Amino acid sequence: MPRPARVPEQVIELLQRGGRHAWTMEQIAGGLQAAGHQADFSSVYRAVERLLRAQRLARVPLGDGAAQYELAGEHHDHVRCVRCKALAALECVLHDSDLRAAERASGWSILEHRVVLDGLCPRCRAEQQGGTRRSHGHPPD
Amino acid sequence: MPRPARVPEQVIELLQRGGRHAWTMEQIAGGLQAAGHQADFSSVYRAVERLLRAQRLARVPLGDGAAQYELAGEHHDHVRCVRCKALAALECVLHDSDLRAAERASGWSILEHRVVLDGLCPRCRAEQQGGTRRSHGHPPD
DNA sequence: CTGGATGCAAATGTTTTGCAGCATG
DNA sequence: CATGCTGCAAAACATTTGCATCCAG
Repeated sequence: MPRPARVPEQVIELLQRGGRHAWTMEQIAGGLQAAGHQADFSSVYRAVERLLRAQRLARVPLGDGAAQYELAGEHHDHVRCVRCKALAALECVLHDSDLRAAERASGWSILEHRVVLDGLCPRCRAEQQGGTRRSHGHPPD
Repeated sequence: MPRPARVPEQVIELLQRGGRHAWTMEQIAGGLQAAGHQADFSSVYRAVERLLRAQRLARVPLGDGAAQYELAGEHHDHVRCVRCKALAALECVLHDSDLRAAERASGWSILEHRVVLDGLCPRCRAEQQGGTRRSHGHPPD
């Protein structure tokens, strides 16, 4: 039999240890290095690929820049700050009844959904309204 | 004064002429060539960038592979076939009341939203159920 | 002339692939 | 010792940038 896969488990451990909701490949690779492991980029990519297929990770549907990943668990939607790019999880905002209505209207079968709300995090909202006009806002994440 | 921008207008014309709901950069550049214009890739990128800022185009939030763009207009959501990757527009499935509830629950201000439903287009559903187990489905788009 | 738009090329960034070596069952 | 994970390198793909040039005002 083959040798057991180290990297995927290290990735899961890293993400469970937390500190971040969504991770880029670069952040995962860096985190592994920092944890004393030293996985190659391609190994991390392959590990993430396997974990996605196994439904242990999910891709965060931001759709710009590098892809980001999170632990798969309870389904949730996301909200992202348009100013500082912070990301937060959110209870699902879609109702089954609306999805069923969309199925009837479109003729498609709907299996999953991905929702990203764009808005302002509390801090950016305060900074923007509050009159701090000099700054471009706090640093991201 | 500067010379007037040709490429952005050519892009808008191309997308209005239709034939496709969402366009990759490559498809846009190819479409311009086919139309007798011959815009460079970088010019197309810069044109799309400007059109995005001017809200004349919108990025389709698929988040995998090359980015895709569409004419900005009435807001709509998208549904995508997980089997053949076809994409269709859909009337918005989110209610203001749910967004306001999310604002109250999260403390964020919500400005926009992006929704992609994943499912099966009518044709793929028929092929999958119908028993045609040999094929991997019809070609995409 | 001037300033933004364009074309060309090259840099940058992200993801995927080929292949040899290695560690386990 | 066969299998599939790993590391290294390079390819493939996507996006952005620098710079010389062009052109309508």
